[in-house]
Amino acid sequence: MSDPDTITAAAQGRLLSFIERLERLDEDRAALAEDAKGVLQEAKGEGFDTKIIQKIIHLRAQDPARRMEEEAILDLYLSAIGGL
Amino acid sequence: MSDPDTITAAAQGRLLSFIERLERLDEDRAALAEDAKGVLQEAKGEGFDTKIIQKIIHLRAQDPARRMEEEAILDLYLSAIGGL
Amino acid sequence: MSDPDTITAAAQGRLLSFIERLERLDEDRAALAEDAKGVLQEAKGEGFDTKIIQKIIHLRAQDPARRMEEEAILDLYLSAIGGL
Amino acid sequence: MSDPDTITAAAQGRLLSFIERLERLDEDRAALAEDAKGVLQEAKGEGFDTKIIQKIIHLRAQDPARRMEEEAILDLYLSAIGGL
DNA sequence: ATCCATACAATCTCTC
DNA sequence: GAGAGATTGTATGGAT
Repeated sequence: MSDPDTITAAAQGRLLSFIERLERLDEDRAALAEDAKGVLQEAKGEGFDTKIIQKIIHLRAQDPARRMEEEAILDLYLSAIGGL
Repeated sequence: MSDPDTITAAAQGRLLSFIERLERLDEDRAALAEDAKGVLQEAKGEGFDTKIIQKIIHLRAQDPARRMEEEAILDLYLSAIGGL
Repeated sequence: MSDPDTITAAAQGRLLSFIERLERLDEDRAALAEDAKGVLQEAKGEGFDTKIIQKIIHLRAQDPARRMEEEAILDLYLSAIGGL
Repeated sequence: MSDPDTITAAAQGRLLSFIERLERLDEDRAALAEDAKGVLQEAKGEGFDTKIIQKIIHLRAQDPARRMEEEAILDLYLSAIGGL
């Protein structure tokens, strides 16, 4: 594609290939999203607070060292302004 | 979990199970996102405009009937205000 | 606009009016966003961690009672799974 | 704040000042968002499709030259893969 | 290093 | 009242 105004026959096939590969990945992603939604529904059905569950997952995904450092700065700032 | 203030031993296991299932799904999702990024990079390396590719995928994902209807309304409104 | 396929002369004026009012509001919003960015830059220039500042603002915006309740549930869940 | 672990009395005042300025900007932003919502509601009440109105505003906000260029590439790609 | 753009998460509204 | 869809804010990665 040296010339942005034209597409060779070969490039046509490539383009379509890229699009279809991306679409397949999107389908897989949608399936995973469905699964996750199902798990959350199940948890909710057993009385759990899904918002909190997601927050825990988020916390666990963070780097512990970084998390503690940010906590420290937050506390420092909060004390500087006299609490929330 | 009839009492929101306490969690039975059984519920503890359920909670951890939900969290771990969700985390596994997140990992899979991240892997798919990586794959998609790789495909986009490859397409970009061959001179394609990735933004346009994603727009095409988005257009293809839409319901054709709905798409045409929205197009019609958009054209109607645009003509009403004398074009863009 | 009883018929979605046609727009009366009166409606044309209304439509353009709505669009222009919205655009003006968008301009104002953009200006405010610029201002906020400037304040953050200034804070950053004085050595503050802007991410934490924004977190504090977010915390202050929340309802205290609700915040504490969510904290309690979070702690309950965390203890149930043995900490982070 | 040469030392990230301490905050001087002067810095305390600066920090609070930054936070309050940001909070005021947020209030203004919220007010504008309310106004915009009201305009949209009014438009909807007169039978207009608010989603399309927002799309028009988005289109008008774009650089015309850039818009046409992207349109051209999109058409080129679409013809390359034989339409949508 | 800053700025932009994408992607993710959360909130909120509208519909059923 | 629950679920879906849309919008906004946030975070991360890429480009300049």
